[in-house]
Amino acid sequence: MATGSQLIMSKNDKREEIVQAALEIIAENGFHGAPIVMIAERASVAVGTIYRYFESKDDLVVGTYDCLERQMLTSIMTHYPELRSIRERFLHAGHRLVGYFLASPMKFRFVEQFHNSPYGVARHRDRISNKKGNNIVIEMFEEGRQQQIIKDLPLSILYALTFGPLIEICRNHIFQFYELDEPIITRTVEACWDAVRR
Amino acid sequence: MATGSQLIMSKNDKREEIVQAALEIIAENGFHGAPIVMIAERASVAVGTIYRYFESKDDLVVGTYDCLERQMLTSIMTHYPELRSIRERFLHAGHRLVGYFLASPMKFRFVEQFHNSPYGVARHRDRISNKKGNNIVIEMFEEGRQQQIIKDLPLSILYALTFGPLIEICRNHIFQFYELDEPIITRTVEACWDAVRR
Amino acid sequence: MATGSQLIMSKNDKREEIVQAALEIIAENGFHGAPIVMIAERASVAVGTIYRYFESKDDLVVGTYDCLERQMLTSIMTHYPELRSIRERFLHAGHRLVGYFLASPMKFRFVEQFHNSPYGVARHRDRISNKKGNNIVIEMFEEGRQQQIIKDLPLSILYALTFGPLIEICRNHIFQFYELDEPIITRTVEACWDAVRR
Amino acid sequence: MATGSQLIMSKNDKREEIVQAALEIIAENGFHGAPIVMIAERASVAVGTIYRYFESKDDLVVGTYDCLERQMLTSIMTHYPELRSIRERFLHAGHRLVGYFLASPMKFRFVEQFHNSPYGVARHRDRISNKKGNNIVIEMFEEGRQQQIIKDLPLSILYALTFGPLIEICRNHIFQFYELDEPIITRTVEACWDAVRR
DNA sequence: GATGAATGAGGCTTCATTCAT
DNA sequence: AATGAATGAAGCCTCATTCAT
Repeated sequence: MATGSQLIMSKNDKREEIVQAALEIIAENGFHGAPIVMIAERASVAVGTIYRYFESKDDLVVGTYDCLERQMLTSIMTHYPELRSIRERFLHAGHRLVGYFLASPMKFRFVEQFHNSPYGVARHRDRISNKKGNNIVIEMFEEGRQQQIIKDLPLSILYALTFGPLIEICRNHIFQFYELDEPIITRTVEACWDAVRR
Repeated sequence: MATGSQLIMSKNDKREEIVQAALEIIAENGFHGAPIVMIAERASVAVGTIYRYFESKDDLVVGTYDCLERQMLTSIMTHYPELRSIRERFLHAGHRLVGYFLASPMKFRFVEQFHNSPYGVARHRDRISNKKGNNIVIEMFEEGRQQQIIKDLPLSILYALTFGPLIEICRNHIFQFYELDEPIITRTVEACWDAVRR
Repeated sequence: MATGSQLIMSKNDKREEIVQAALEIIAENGFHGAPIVMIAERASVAVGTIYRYFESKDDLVVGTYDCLERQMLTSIMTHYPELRSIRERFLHAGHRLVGYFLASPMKFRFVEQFHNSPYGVARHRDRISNKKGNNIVIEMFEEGRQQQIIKDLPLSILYALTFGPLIEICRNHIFQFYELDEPIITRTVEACWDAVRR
Repeated sequence: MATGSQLIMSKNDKREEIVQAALEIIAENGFHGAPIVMIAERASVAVGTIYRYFESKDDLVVGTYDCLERQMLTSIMTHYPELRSIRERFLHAGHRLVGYFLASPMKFRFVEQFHNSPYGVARHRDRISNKKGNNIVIEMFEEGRQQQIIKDLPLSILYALTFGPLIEICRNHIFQFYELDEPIITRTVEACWDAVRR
């Protein structure tokens, strides 16, 4: 049972290697262009090994996404100014999200692909019906609405007004349609704030 | 050249039938779930026939997108209040876009899939480098910036602030995550205006 | 529609070629040793072609068996002495069956494999519950029982007493455990008659 | 050599556990559906362990069959009425065989699968050329022929007339095509006797 | 001796594309 | 010009076997 931390590390290492490989290849080539064999090669494991860690290719894709989602949430929560004003919290979250994606374009591309696939749609629908939301952001919006600082619009719309543009500018930057810099990011997040605030 | 309008019509008819079939099936099942044979069946033509109108499956996909893009632009331009205020023109365009997609969810789903594929990215990049933009919307933004009505942000950002949320709410509606109605749409477009206006 | 008999023949030819190849290879190597690729090669068609005629490998196997079963029945019915005594009819059927299998050992081996596989078991059970039996033999047994010429045993047991040994001697001959000749076959069928007759 | 009986027992125990697991799983699912890993799990040993007791999967299968064959013979010989008439000895053997299989359908299914596989055929041929037959039954037949009680047919045919139907009715019972009871079994074995006796 | 993670050849199936009719 | 049967490369997954621990 107690196999020593080394073995455990080695196990996790292999799993992570696979996830990383899947992330990279799917980000670059889409689900189309990401055969299991290619993922295995990139991860330096045999094809069969992937199936020790994931039941199927679908399972691998979902597993990879899960991993990213956790990271994203962690990133947004880091240094989150819980005690400051709604506006400051909003700007922090927006900024962080953009920062997270710009720092790792591959993750962005993967997430985008995922959201636009049967996987993503099924998952989102599941989330909504089970009321599993990512808490702090929701809290912020609801608090803001109560204090009449934020427009009285459905949560879903507020999300769209906030994340729609931010995702969009990340995409433009990452695909090199337009190059972002700090001031522009700040001004864009502020513009999003203008959209949601009263 | 003119071999009689009937033949020409028949040709176009067949082509359109194919495009329509591709649109439907790709929208419903994604690129994955849209084999050429299935498209051919839906279009009531033989597989080989598709290859008389399109060089390859990729070509068919791009051709289908071209067709939609033209329609979208037409829709936005219909009853465009060219002589009214920037704000009114903005609201019109936003409203129209949402209306267009809600009226034909399949087209929305196709367009989304397309944008998130190698096709879409390549195409977008090509557009930008060739400065082929869709005119009236650009004009509106530029005029607004000059008149200091719209924020002095790059065009690309203004686009993101406008279309990002609108696309997002369409998606939510179409995948039945959240049901839109006229007042909500209006208020959302206005919120987008708040984001871009000074 | 009327494509001419030649095209139709050609279609059937290809299907039959595939069935023949499946028969041969499965007979020789068992279901294990009969990959689709090998069957395709033997039939001189591409792998994909097989899937135009059969939905899956299972379907091919069942289809091949169906084909053989029809042949077997035809063989038994040829020159069947419908108006002669029960005994003569019994001896005819037994003889014919053995003759059929000895003439084409491969068919025997295929049939044996089939009966001893999930396919065969499922099929047999289905037959029984749907009361689809191969008529003339059943008729003969029932007539014999009524006339008190044949033992009053369930049909299923009479079948076993008749076909059990015959199949067994075919197997022995075909696998070259023991070489049959006409007199021995005759005497064995007669011995089977001794088993079922009163 | 004698490292203590405990270790030896433990060794044999493990081997038997593996054989038992192989028997069960192959009987239930066929050779197809019996991966080594599954057998290992059922036997509560590691995959690698199996390879300490058997050179290969094939070897395991053959080993399992050997084990069963010994059991079968033992079963037939139990209470064998060596001093009674040929007929009584025949009926005893037949009855016993059916009893053995009905008592453990899994063993029957395994044996059937085995006989219908390359393993079984090779083995049978080997047996015959080496004249390794299962003694008492042979003895009985030969004695019967000499005393002109049993038909003067080759041993191989007598075997077929006896075991062919019995195996067949076991199969029907086990696959639930037809339910046997004691009287029917008795009458069937007697019918087999009618087939072989003069 | 025992373990079970890792391997990778090989199986089944799909589907874009071609070409004889 | 239209048809659709044929092709075969390529995808996903399984599983007998090995070997470091």
